Amino acid sequence: MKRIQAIEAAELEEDAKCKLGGWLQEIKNLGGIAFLKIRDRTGVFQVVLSKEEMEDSFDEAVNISRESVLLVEGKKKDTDQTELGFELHPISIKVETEAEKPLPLGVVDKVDAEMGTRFDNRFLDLRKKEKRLIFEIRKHLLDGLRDFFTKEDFVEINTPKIVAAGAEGGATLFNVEYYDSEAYLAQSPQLYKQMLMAAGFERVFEIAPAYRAEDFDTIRHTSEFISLDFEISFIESSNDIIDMTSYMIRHALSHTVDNCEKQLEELGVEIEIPEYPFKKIPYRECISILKDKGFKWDEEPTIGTEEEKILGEHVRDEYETDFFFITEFPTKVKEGTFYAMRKEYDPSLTTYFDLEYKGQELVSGGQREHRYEMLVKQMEEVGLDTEVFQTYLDTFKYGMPTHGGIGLGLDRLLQQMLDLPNIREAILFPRDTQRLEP
RNA sequence: GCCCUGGUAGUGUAGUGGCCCAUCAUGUGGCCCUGUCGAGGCUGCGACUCGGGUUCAAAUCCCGGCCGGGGCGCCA
Repeated sequence: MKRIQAIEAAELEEDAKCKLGGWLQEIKNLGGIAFLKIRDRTGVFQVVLSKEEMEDSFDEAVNISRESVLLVEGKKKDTDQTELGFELHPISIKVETEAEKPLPLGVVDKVDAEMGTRFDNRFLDLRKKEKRLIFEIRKHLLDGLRDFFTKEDFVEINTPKIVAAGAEGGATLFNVEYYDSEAYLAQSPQLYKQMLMAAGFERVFEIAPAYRAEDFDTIRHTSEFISLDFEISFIESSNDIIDMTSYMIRHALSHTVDNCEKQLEELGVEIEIPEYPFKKIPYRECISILKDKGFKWDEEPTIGTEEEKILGEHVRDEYETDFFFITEFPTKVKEGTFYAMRKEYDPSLTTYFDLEYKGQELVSGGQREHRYEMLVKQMEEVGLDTEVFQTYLDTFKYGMPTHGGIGLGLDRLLQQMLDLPNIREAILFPRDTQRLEP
């Protein structure tokens, strides 16, 4: 007999024979009668054991360790006493694999485990429904994004993750031994996206890992994260990028909400679909808002973590949205971003922007400098060795259209959507400064 | 990298110099219980992160290592 899922069994007729399989979540043993609670991906079903009818096999069954994998063949009986509306009267119970005791982490224990313990035993942690739901939602979020790019006629690309040079100097790169030479893990597909603009692809996007060897230890950083990038050509200004980003967010969130009604309800999360156009506040205006709120700086005013949070609250209060763009980043603030296009009427400002979501940076992007001489000049300004980037620079010599794009932290988007307390909750097997396993 | 904070049974905790051969919960073993679903009752089991030091005496104080958690810088 073929094993079916609990939710499928619920559809069968009364007295139908079926075979279910799953993890033994718990046993309620009342002496003469016992209940096995068995969990599969679709739910938890109950098997009823009667001592009178089963004799020796009763004792055997109630002694199986929790989290063992069982296959149960039995008769379906309808009842209003279980969540799925049925229970199983067993004909045979097969222990596929017995779980060792004690469990390093209880799946349904009444005490919570710490994050470290949970991530050391992530496979057990992920047996919990509320943890698994996050990744079901993540799947639909990705679908929503891909769906958007398909509708907008983008080409999905895959750029190398083993690279010879980084996008923004060498400080945050992981070293890799590459045959006889030294290489790095890509921190961003930035330069490759631009090369494809030179190649005439016009619209590209990539969803792929990015690596940052930063010594950060925060709830919103990991050493390996999934970066969503897009790049488009023949733009008139960074507003074209801002618009595309706004449509993308709206589409992806709507798609997720439409397809994850059940999951979101179970997690108790409501997701805002922001109205177009999103609120835009120039960097300088952000600073004056902050000044009004009593912020003071010793030197040049900058927007740090605290400032971001306050701005997020301000926009929430004033405009009833969790999304807003910070536009016109000063050239000085974007110093390392040598490829950022500057404002023609005021070179102290760039066309770069961030999208903030619930007081946290989610997207960075803008229009790129597409003119070879300007690009070289801007690189030299920040002391970059143009020779190292010659391969990249060459792509600007033979016809490069105006272009721009963004990078979005996918894990961070999911974290903020679901109000997860730590970005690691949005990643199956997170990598940080301490964690390389599992 | 800097700052704060922590490490006690499988899990989560109480304990800040002697009252501790260490508290409670959860788990786990045994016994009782025929409708449980945070089941219940009785009973047993199980731990002070590592190294060095101070002291008559250290889970507790000091130094160092290792490992968590958080904040900042930075960033997606």
